[in-house]
Amino acid sequence: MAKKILLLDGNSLAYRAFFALPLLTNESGVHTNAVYGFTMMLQKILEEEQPTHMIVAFDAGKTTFRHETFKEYKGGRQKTPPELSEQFPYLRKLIEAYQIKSYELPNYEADDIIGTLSLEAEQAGDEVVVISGDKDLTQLASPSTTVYITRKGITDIEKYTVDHIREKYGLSPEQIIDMKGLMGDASDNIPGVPGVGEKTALKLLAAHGTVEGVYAAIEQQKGKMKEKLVENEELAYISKKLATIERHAPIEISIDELAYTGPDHEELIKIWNELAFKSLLEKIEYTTEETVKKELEFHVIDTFEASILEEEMAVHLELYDEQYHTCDLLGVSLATEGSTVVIPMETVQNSEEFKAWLSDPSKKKFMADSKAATAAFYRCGIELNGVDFDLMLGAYIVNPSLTYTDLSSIVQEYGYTEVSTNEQVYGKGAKKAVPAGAALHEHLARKARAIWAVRPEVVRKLQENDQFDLYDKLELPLATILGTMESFGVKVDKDQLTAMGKELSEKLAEIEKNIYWIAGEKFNINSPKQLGVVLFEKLGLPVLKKTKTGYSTAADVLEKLEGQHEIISQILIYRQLGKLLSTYIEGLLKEIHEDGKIHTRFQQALTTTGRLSSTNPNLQNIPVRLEEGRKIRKAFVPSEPDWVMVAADYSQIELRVLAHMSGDERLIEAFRNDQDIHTATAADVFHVPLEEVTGDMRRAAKAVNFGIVYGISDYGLSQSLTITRKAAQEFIDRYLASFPGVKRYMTDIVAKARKDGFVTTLMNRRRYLPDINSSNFNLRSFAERTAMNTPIQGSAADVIKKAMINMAEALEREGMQTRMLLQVHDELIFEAPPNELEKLKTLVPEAMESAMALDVPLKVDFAFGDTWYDTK
DNA sequence: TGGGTCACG
DNA sequence: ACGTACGTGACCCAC
Repeated sequence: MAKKILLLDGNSLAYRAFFALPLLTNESGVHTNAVYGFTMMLQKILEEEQPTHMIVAFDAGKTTFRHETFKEYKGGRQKTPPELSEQFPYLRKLIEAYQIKSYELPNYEADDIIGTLSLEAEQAGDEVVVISGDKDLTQLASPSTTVYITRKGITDIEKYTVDHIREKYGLSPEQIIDMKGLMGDASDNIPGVPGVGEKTALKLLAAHGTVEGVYAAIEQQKGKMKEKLVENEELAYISKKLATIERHAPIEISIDELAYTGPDHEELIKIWNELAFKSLLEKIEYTTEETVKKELEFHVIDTFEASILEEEMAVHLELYDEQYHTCDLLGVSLATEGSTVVIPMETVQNSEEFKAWLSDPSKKKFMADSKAATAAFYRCGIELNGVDFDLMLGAYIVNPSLTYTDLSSIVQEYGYTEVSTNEQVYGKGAKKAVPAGAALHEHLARKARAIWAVRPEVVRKLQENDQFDLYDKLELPLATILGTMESFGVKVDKDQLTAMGKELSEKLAEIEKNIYWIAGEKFNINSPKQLGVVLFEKLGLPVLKKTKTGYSTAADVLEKLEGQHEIISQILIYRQLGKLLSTYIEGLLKEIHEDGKIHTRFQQALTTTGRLSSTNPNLQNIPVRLEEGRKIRKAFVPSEPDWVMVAADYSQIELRVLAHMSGDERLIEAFRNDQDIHTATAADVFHVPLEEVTGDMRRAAKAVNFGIVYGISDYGLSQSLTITRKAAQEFIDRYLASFPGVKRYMTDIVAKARKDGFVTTLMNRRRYLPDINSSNFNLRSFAERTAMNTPIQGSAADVIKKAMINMAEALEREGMQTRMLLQVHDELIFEAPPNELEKLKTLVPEAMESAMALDVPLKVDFAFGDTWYDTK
């Protein structure tokens, strides 16, 4: 079979990629643009050329035999930027993962290695493609050798064949060196003949063929040109020699050793993950089906036998949808060191022995999403206990910035590629379907096997980062608690919601009519585009703010226009009521299950800070600030007759966390004295006694406190207080002067982020901030604010998570019927029988306040009532 | 599918 | 000079 040999100029391509692409980084701050560009080019080339043999040649060291000829060769070159140097080790690793040979030779450049190999190939009659960013290499073109030179980008390539070179320069490939001899090459510091550029060189060569030819016929030149040529004859010959690629370098590698057999996919994915090449990884997700998976042996258990059960097993429950509260359960798979089994759902249901094993806390289960399994099993009357490992939570703690949806993508983070994505197995959209038995069983088997295989690496990483306790003592037990809370669900009074909806619809119709009448036309008020036209073109109101796509009609803009036209207040009311109706009445009604309850799903591996989030529906953003909206909470009721709703919320938890973490004396003192923190802040900032703090002063101080927590900026504060930036900056300066500990904390945390590349919370939750050293102002500023905010928000999340574990244990220990239902970042919602209320009044605040010992006390407000609305 | 808007902490 | 408060999810419109 004919060979097709690809010879790559590693240094030149890395340089090209580096300067062609913006400075990308992965989450630990390593620059990746050169490696990324190189990879993109490699992917393209491999696909298009289908080579049989490949090599990447590198320059070795700084000096070469050319320096003996001309010591200024490549002189005056800028030192390789450190951002590029640091990428070479990764480039080497990448090339290794592709299983491509690389080669370098002391005293020679990559060019010479390529030149030597291409000559060998030519003589053997093989086809050669040379790839470089350096046009010098075009001298190697021949009938069997094509030279690819990258243009502008890195994947855009110009192909230099013998014909192409003739068309472009009117030269043969061999004459390229003569051209360089005459015109030189600034980038390599090859001098050439001063005053001769490309045009003159080409003209001379067209007439005389070579440098030697030009000098043989030197008498044909005249005037200035002749003078320059004669004066610099030696320089021309030296230059030609420098530009000539050595084709007989003493290399110790031959073409036969360069056979290319394709990449080591596992290694490749590992390094792509390390470098965060997301788009490439996504692409491979769709092609992994083609990548050969190792065969996996497994058994399908139709008649259950207890002998398959062991003390420690990977357990996977396959769920047919994200919405595990309603979706089908497709079966269970188990894996241990030696064996893998798949148990169809029917067998699970019919085996009391297996159910007993699942609920036995002493049998250790290694799972991928134990919360989902807890809730889904609960629905079938199966209790899950003894969860000892949760892959998704472990991976989330290692890096919360990544997305954790599919088991396949999680294990891929750890270089494991033996499991398909759900999309590959089930398809998506209308085409989604459960495949026939064998394919389904294999998918399940592979998942259990993957959990077993990847667990040690995740545990190792958690221990290495000193995060094992956070994972094992906080997140893991919380998963079961959350699964139970979701499964309990919250009872919702459907009739109440429907009645509110009816009332709202009528009001809304009236306002709508009114708006049309004022505007003089019917239009879609919900369309910012149409509304913008009415307000700013038809009614001629001033445009205060624009969005990317047109006029901004956001509430803060409309509020500033309120005095100017009667339509504005109508629109604001319409928006407010419309939101209530569509999201909170109609939206919630759609989510009520057959049991009359809403079962939200708490996402435990989603936010970058460590908070939970709530979906389908979101029960963490039920209205409370405005009375009209707050009434929605009247529909959230206890699920048992005569029971009550209980709410307990932390007072100022984030500022207390800040006081603790910063050690600011003044802030700590204010909390120890149980002062109203905004009033105390105002007194300090405005230098007045507490009793002289006015409402406006307190309001300003409150905004500054918020700003501090968010990672303050003068602009942000000026927006929130509608004051000038200058005034906002003065406020901030006065605040920081009053609270020097806070100021020090902010400076230190940003410095720490710069140094380590990440910030941490009280329980060692970690968030990487790759942009913290970015040269882009916006990216860097954002990372700095995040560095200030994440430890505060994240530590508060740590605290309430710990409190939830305390609460669940306390309720269990005391044998109480009270159920924990919801968490809303700084508050916990329960339903309770009235006879437990007295006990709860002390138990709940105690459990929450003792969650973590800080340098300031934690304070909890406790309330109860017949509905959620009444817990105030 | 992305942008605008708005609900919460 | 840059153009932003931190963290979420759901709905609607327009493409």
